[in-house]
Amino acid sequence: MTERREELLRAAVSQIEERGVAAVRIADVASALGVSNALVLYHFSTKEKLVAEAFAYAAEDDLTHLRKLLGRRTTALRRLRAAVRWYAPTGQAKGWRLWIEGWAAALREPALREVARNLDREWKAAITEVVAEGVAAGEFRCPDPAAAAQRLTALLDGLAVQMTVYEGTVSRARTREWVDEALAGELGVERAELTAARS
Amino acid sequence: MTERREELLRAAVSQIEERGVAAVRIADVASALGVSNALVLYHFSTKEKLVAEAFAYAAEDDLTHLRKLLGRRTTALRRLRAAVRWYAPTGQAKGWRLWIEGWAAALREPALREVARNLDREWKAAITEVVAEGVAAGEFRCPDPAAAAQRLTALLDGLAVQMTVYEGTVSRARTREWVDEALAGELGVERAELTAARS
DNA sequence: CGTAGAACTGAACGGCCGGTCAGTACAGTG
DNA sequence: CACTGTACTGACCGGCCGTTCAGTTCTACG
Repeated sequence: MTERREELLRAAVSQIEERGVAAVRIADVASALGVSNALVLYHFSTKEKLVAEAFAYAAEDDLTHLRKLLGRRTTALRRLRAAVRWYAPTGQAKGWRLWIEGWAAALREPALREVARNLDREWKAAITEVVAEGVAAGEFRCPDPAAAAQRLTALLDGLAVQMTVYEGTVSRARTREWVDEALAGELGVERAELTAARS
Repeated sequence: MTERREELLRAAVSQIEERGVAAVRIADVASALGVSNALVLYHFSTKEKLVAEAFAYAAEDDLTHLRKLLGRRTTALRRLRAAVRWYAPTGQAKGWRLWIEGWAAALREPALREVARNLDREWKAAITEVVAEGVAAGEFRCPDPAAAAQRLTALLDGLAVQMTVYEGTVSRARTREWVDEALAGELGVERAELTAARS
């Protein structure tokens, strides 16, 4: 991946976040970098491809971040807590807007669907693995790590929608409580053990 | 609401489902009914308004259906099970596509955000009420009906995304199990009580 | 120096689509 | 019958935006 391409993809992602998938124009991406429209089409032959690659780029970013969190050298419990709290829409909702729009776009464009599906699969696989590690290490128990990962993901996605779309309906603190409770529930530990765990 | 308007709104909803919010053209709605483009603009002065009203119309439909389910004369447990199973993305995902697109569109258009927010609020209020009824009747217990409704809704929304966008990743049967478990968990009953309950 | 190819641009093209407008048909009213 | 308001249409316009293309600049290489 050349320097220019990455620069263009970053600009595309930020423009999509700002204006929405439906509304981004090639001119927005171009002028954000002070280059000509034609240059964008020179690197990505069509707008569709630009958008698809931008989402893939953002997904790669998210996965890298997740793997960094899950790769730390601590207990599985702490790593899971860190991951889930990062993914939880407790922080800034910036990233979530992108994925909510991504879901909608994925309903129509197969290329985007593949990107979203892949991100989802990788995310769940990573979580599942760490849960399994924790179980193997005797930290907690979980009869079906993969199922637990799916349920947690679903809850987090749903909470993200509520926090992002219906902004202000649920408090961040409340959301965090629920996420912690759900994680504790899935792992069969007390919530106190979670909140006490220092990262 | 006149006859023509409703007809146009129904056509708009089905065209949005078919082509997506971003891609619907006024011409699609018009030709679906065999009328002129100009007629659509005659009734709804602008495309934006047409789309917003179409979503509001669909939301009203969903709420009417929900209230019918929750208004039946049975135990609260049975009514809740019926509502949650209907809302769950177990059936045809047709309606869900609309709301996933609605969330994305709501991120940009305030009018749509209001529609989505309203649907969400009404849905949760209705569920909360029936949970409270069940508690009052001693059918089950639930320390915080409103919170339970929010958690359930979040899980359902999240599962809907997975079922709809990543079609085929999770089986319908599995989803139903999880939804039943979550409901049972919130109400402090055994899942067997739920599945046994004949509607 | 000469040439090739990559990176990049300005200008223009062309299709699409929301919106406008000047009308027509028709029903109701007095 | 004349008049008015409503529902509706066909034709057209104008802007927007993705895409194309014929160049220009710059770098690398022999």
